[in-house]
Amino acid sequence: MLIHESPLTRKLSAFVALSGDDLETLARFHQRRRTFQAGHELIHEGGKHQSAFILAEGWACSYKMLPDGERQIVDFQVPGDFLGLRSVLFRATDHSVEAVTRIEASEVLASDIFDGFATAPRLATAILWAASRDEAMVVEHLVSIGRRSADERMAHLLLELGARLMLVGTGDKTGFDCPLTQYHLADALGLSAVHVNRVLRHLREEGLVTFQKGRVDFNDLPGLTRLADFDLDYLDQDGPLLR
Amino acid sequence: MLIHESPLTRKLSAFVALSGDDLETLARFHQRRRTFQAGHELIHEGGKHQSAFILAEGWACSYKMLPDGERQIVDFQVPGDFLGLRSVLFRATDHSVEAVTRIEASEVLASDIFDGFATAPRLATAILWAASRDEAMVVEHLVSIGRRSADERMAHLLLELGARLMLVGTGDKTGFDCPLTQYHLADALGLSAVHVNRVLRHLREEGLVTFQKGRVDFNDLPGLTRLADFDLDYLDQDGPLLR
DNA sequence: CGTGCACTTGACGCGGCTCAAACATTGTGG
DNA sequence: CCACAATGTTTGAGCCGCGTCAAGTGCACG
Repeated sequence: MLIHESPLTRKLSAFVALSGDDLETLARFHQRRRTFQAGHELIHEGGKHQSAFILAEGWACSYKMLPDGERQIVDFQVPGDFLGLRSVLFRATDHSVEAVTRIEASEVLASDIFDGFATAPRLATAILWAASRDEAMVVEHLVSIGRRSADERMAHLLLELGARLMLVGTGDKTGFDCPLTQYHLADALGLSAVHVNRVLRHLREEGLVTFQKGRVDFNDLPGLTRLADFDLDYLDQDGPLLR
Repeated sequence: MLIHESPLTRKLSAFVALSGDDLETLARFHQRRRTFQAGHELIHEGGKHQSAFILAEGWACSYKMLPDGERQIVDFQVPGDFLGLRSVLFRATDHSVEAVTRIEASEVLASDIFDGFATAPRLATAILWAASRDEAMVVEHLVSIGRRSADERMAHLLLELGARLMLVGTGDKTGFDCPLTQYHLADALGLSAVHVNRVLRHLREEGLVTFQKGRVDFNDLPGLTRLADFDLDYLDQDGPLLR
């Protein structure tokens, strides 16, 4: 049974107890495993009939480009997350996804998913839950960019990533390994890279978080949580990060 | 057959041709019709086990509040849209929904939806499509707030609303009736109400759009579309607004 | 040992916020 | 029918958070 312990399994288990049938169907999703180099664009905005992926190893990000060359990162994906799930139903994909690090991911055809829905209804519910959770995260990012200051936004993002990584087993309340550059953070938070740098310095000087050398350290988790107005209810997971 | 012609039916038909069975199941969703006054909060953030609604008449908005009393509107809902669909699977609702005008909406229980999934698979796909489309709109709002100027954001929002209303039969390429206040626009666009007013004046003086007296008039649709970088592919609907 | 990429810091300007004050419109109760 | 309160719109003055531009540092890699 432990053989099935993929990050996705681990994540979905936070929502429902999966049956043997569910696990089997889930295992079938993990055939067709592929590797991509850092920077590779797996899914291209405007493309048609593309399949989705389940991320097994490494980090990715989904984003949209603007005509002036600016980029808005919509979300980051960590192991256990789907890539491109939303637009399997669309005529044309509405966003792009690229590998932040070297990644390993399993390709999933739309038909796999729909067939799975028929044979493993509990799994179907779990996948819908995962999709709803993804949307809830996007909504929270919207709130951040719309109404929170740069410091608060940054704090919120780092806390969210920490909580998500705990759920799949990487990272704990002291921090996590983070391959993002300050440019990634800027594109995700709607800031300039220059300002991201200043924000990080400020948070470090306040003794709240340290972002350095591919590592995020939570120096004052309660203080950071207060600053960010971070409440992990929207992740709908039992929150060992805070409790 | 025309008896079934609800806004939702009309919207879903832009995605798939619904069978008689589908229409019947859909009709069953429209029992339990209720009326709410403008300003009434149908769904409350943090609440539990709430049902969803299908909006039949009037406008609503979904939003999140921040501790300092600020509000971020995530999206507006017009006839044919679901209210609170995303969090039927969640332990606690992650956002609130309130009526902008007096509205009529049909209450839908989670069980209705899941049972419908089993009996009318094509309808299930159509509902997933609608949910994906809702998410795509949120993503586009994120891009707007993150990377577009105030003028561009406003233009984009008004164009999106116009396109959505065309799909359900209200509004055309000349404009649409719009019950929103400038405060609503401010909360949706991450701006202050004062600045919204200045933006609207500017767009009016440029001869692009007029927002006055509950009516939006597209004075220069191509110009507005260019300004906003508006491409309605993300709505995944055949776009009579632009073609 | 040079070339590129990520990070860092300073100077300066602007878009959008805040505060403040009218004005317009609508609904309400006396 | 009027007074007036409540809500929405409009405009000005001043300021600040964050963007832009510019220059420089550190480090990894070929």
